Amino acid sequence: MPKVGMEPIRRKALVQATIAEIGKAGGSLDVTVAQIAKRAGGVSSALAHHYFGGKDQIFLAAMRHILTLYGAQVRATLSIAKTPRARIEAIIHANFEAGNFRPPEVISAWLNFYVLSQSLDGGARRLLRVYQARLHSNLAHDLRPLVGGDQADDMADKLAAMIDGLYIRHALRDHLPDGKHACDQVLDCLDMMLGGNHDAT
Amino acid sequence: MPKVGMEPIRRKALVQATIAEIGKAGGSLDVTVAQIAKRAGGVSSALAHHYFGGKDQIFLAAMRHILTLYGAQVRATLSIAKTPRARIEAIIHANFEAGNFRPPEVISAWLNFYVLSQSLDGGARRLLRVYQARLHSNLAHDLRPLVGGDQADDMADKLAAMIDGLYIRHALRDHLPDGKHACDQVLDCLDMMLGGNHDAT
Amino acid sequence: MPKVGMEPIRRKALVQATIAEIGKAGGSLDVTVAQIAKRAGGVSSALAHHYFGGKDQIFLAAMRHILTLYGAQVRATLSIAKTPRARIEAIIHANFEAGNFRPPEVISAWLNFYVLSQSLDGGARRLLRVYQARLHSNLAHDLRPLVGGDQADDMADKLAAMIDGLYIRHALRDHLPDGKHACDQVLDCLDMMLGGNHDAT
Amino acid sequence: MPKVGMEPIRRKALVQATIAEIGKAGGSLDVTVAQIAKRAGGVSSALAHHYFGGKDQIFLAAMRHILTLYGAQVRATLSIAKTPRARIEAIIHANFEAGNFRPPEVISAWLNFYVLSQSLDGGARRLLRVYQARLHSNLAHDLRPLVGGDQADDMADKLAAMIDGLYIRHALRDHLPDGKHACDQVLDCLDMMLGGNHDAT
DNA sequence: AATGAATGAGGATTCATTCAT
DNA sequence: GATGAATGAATCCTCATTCAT
Repeated sequence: MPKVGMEPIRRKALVQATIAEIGKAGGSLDVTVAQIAKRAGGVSSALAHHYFGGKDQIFLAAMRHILTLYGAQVRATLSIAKTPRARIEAIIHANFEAGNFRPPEVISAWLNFYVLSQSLDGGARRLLRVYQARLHSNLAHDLRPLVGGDQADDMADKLAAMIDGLYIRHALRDHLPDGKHACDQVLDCLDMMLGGNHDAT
Repeated sequence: MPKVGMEPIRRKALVQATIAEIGKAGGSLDVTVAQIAKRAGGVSSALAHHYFGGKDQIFLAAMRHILTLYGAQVRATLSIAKTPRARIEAIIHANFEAGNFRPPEVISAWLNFYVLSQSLDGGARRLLRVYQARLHSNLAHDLRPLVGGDQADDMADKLAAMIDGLYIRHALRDHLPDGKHACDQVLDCLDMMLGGNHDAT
Repeated sequence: MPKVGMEPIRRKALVQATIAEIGKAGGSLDVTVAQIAKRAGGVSSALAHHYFGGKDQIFLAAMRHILTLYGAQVRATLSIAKTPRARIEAIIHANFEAGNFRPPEVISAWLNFYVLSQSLDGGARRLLRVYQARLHSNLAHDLRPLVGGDQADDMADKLAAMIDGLYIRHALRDHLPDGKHACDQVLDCLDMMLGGNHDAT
Repeated sequence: MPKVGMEPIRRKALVQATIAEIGKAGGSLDVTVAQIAKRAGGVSSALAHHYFGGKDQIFLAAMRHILTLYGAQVRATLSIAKTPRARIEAIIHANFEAGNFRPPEVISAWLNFYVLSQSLDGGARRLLRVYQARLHSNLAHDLRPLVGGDQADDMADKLAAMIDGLYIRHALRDHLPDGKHACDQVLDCLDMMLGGNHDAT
């Protein structure tokens, strides 16, 4: 059994274990490094510290991981869409129906990172900003051809807010979140906005 | 010299101290009972336990308090409004501009309760549901005369989601949240919904 | 059994336990808070933290305590001496024969504080300086009438150095330190200095 | 590509790194093997263990190294001096002005070894004794022709103590130690002793 | 009514040390 | 010859919580 090149493997396992463990804890960040380490192949908690430097960094890495998945999901969906309208729909879909972004653990973890970003110093907050900015700019970019630059920003704000709002409400529910329905709600709104805007359309 | 009838006073002080301390902690629930007790007039942490039974209960009480304020705020605003439309606007306003519901501490605290409701056992979650249900039913009730029962529910969902989404985004910002702007965004949406609806009607 | 007013008692016990435990550890500061707490009446280590705030503070307090004893010892001896010469002798005696300042534990602890003052931030170092300054100024003050201000400082330096040197060498020995002998050595030197000086005068 | 004959090189590097690292740590022995290894050319901490067997041994080796340097210094200076008096001066000089024995790191390290010799088992203590004995016998040897065997021992004691005392005081100062001044102080004392003794001289 | 005293349990973190390669 | 991987044990420290007064 080879004993070299374990680092990336361990890192990955630890990040995944972090997310899983948070999910198992009902979404709370009240998770010990020991728990995480145990789930990550039963390694020692010292190893987790060795690789990440501290609990905060572990959380940060997990957050970054989720955001990476999210980004990939969005990009993948976008690559298929051709028209601006299709692209907007794709973005919305990515938020609610994305494969890897969907599992309950991920939702819980995400939600907590979202809030805890306030206490986790610096890094976490910055990460959140990136997410928010990306969502907004993605939406605005494809709204512009449809409604013009004037309204694109504003509409993007609204849609983004609604997405976050729905996402969070989902996380708080007991029953499995219904991504499809959430999606439809946002799309409804989008239609309304476009409809109201383009009287002629 | 211990006075009689101190209990309600202490309780109030402790609840308020809890909210304040959470705010001071940047919105995090990482607040010790000792800190809370100290801020609540410098009482002993033992007293806090004596009155509430435990830290969770203290948090719960604080949450309940915020929700009570919120409810009062909504009711007050509603009592003035006369038309359904005015009532809907009042509800939206209550969420973003309400006097006691607004201070940053409260926002932070609220946001955390919102998320942490998952870990705080039972009670907290139930409380959140009440809030969500109330917001929804308030909106739906006054939307019904405008758009009919079919759509009222759905629109209430959307508006509520947007409110939550905006609220949370506010809490994550550095600069002081701009309640007015948030309000306008929701109202915009409302108009759009009503406009789009009326056309069709 | 009264349960109030324990703080000063516990503090004292903890400080003494610290010194004792360091002595038991062969003079090393490799002593855990738990060990200290156990020896201090078997209290919990948490209590030690509660009262002192941290391990460093505990050490600092112990150091301060030793220095206080030392100061008291010097003062007591000085109060009896009448002539400058007698006072100088008293100071020297205080360093080597002082009752409370003598026990091996104290020597060990002192020696370690002496050295560790470099790492213990700020406070410890300051404390050491106070000790050194006091020893020097005590000596210089009483040398002045005998040899004049010009030489008093210089002689005080030398005597102080010799005292420290002897003290440290004592601490490193296995057999019980011979305070009397050390004393005599310094006094010898003093005589030499005074003798040599007088000749020249 | 691992080279042969690296062992002595690595050992030297590790010993030097130990001394340097202790100096950097403000003289404290709170230095990790990892730090030492990194400074010693970035080798792995495992290598340090491989060569020395343990942290204590590393420290011991560093101590031994310093003592070796010290011994060489003394011998070198002694080889030039011709008269007993010159030889005594040479010994004193070697303690305060010796090239390799002087750098602040070495002073710090030395002082710590000096004290910590108590906890480092056996070996360290023995090493210290060797140093003390050597200093004493060196001095005594050359004092004998000057003052006779009776007093030589006693005077050597005093001078050695003063040397140690000054040395330690130097190590505790912030500003760079003034070796010249220390030297002069001891020489002053020596003169006094010789003068007082040899009235006829 | 209120508190000081005290604790136990647990968690993050650090490190020397070992081992297979 | 040298190292990355991994760990176990220890230590500091924090806190909610309890209890006698």
